[in-house]
Amino acid sequence: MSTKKVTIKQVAQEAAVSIQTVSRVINDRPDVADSTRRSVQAVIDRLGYQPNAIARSLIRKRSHTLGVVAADLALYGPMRGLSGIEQESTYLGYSLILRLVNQLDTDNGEQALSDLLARQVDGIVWAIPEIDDNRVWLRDRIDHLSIPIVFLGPSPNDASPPISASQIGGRMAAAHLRTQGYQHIGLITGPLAFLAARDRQRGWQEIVSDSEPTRIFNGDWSAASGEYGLKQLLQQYPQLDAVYASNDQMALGVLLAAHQLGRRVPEDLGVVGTDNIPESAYFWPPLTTIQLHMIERSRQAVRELSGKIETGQDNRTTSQTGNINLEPKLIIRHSSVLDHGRDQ
Amino acid sequence: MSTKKVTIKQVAQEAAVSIQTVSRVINDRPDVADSTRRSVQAVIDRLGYQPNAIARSLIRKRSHTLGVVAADLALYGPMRGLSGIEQESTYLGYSLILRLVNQLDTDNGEQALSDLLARQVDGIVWAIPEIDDNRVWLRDRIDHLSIPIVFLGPSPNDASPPISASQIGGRMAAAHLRTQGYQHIGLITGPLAFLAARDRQRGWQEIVSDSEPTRIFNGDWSAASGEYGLKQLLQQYPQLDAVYASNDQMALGVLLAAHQLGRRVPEDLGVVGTDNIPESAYFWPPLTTIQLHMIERSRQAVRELSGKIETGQDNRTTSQTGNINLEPKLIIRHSSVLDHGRDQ
DNA sequence: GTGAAAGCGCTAACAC
DNA sequence: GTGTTAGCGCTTTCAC
Repeated sequence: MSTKKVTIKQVAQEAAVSIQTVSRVINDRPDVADSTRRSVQAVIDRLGYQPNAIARSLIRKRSHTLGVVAADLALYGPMRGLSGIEQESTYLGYSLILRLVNQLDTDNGEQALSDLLARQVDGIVWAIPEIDDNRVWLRDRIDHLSIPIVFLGPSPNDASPPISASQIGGRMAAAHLRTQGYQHIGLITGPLAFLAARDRQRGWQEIVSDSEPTRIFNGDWSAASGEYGLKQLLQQYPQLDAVYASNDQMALGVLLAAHQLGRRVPEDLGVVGTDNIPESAYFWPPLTTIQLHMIERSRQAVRELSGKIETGQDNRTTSQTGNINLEPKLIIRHSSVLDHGRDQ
Repeated sequence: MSTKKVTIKQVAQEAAVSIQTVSRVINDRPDVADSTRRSVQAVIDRLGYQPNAIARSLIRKRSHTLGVVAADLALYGPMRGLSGIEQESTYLGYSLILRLVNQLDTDNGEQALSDLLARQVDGIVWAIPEIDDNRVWLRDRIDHLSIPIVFLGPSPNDASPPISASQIGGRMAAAHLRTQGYQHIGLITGPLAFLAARDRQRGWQEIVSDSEPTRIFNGDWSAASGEYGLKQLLQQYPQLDAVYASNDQMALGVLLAAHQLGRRVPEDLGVVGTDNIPESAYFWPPLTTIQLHMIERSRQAVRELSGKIETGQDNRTTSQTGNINLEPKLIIRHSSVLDHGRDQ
């Protein structure tokens, strides 16, 4: 190694003061003579000394580090979530230890949680989409955790979670299609193991009456499943004239399938997606979609976590923060507008 | 807090052995009597004790943590890169401290680097795209760094970098369009501050002779700039019959603009993108593109870093690892194939 | 204002 | 096999 690491001891020696005085200087304590401070600072600069954060956290019992457990970033939602988490964390002065869980079905993140705890993070952001019952074990551990943890999405120890943004979004999408005059609205879901997928379906169902045939295809978030899904749906229900897809990728697949089958969008088929990925405005035709404010949502979660850390708050007090102004937003583009004279 | 943190001391007390013995048990040392081991382990389990990784790294001088400095994840390349970095790091037993730099123009990452060093990471992955001269200062610091650092992309202290994958990719794209019979091939670049954008242009230029008019539009990676870019190019060069875009998003914008202008793809306009984002196979028409193997590339970088850490290698020895089998790959889809009877 | 002593949680080196 | 003594780099008492 080129340069060995400089310690406070060496600085003290070099500056001919005690370790303590150096400590005071690097911590900006008032009780140091100006002349001393200057000469010590000079040595620090010359040696390129940097306090060892590890040693500090050991004694201060604060690492100023947040743990993040997230899902594979291939999905747009999780990725945006991570981006927001990082922004807010850095803003609040926290570092981030990142742990991805790629096999959501087999790995419930228990290992990740342990690792983060061992590394003495001050708090944890749990950003794994709730799938199946992969959070059940968490409920038990949470109460015994010595550090706060927040969840993107509903908290597992939340008895009656509020209506989710996903559900509202699904409702908005279906309602919009109805308003546009579409009669037979199909649904392409994400994997139903995902709570978000179930909630979007639930919202959709609020609009589509139960007496209608259930024109549902279970996709897997991929464009491929959207393409296949539309073909399946049309085969079963040829009169289908609109589709709500649980994410924009699947909606893209729907658009492709429609082209292939010669169905015009939006004239023969209305399409609405979810997420408002940047590309969706450039699909052909441009895609109507539901914006869920993932970034702001995750920033809020970090703020909440930071608050809990600072107040030494318990995990059992469910602080239902804000979220009020984060209503999903319907972004109307070409793919769902029958009457081009006016927007609804 | 619900549960206070359990320390090795408490375990020792509870198990009526010395701290040392507990240490031996948790480190799986052989020199412990089986009966002792069992009883200590029992206490550990009962108390839910977990060794403090912070204290460990302080004494072992290894944090088993890697620092990652990455750009905003909105771009596909960087995001894939991060994914690969995380995969390999976890596989090799490293945690990741993530630091995003969002203002590439104003923030060169110096702050990020300092933070990571203070936190005693064992090594650093520098995953910020090289833009302008934002790495110049790095060159000076690297030699004085006490830990190894690897770069995604060419190393800044690399005098004559090998031909980049981006350059090869640009060449492949243009060559493919030529082979398909397109005569007037335009280019939509990324911001030229990005080395990757410059390299892709360089590759393209290798095929497009210098005597041709330079049909180039400088985009910003966004689909919007692709749309605008095509319109600009067509206005200037109406005879344009093909475009190579530096990423798939811009290619998507090109496709949209082509639709709007009534130019058929691929009959009137051949289009090739870069990155092979999953959606590109579902564009209309499906997009021919260049696959750059970002994930594998970044995994390789982490492996290299890990090697340097383990051997205590210097930053000045440039170990040009592998990369040999990571040739970019041309993925031929509909958007660039004039003769549908056969693939080139 | 400044320094000496103690200790954060743990491991490395010795003793016994 | 097990315990004792140091000490990682730093901050926190508490003297002087």
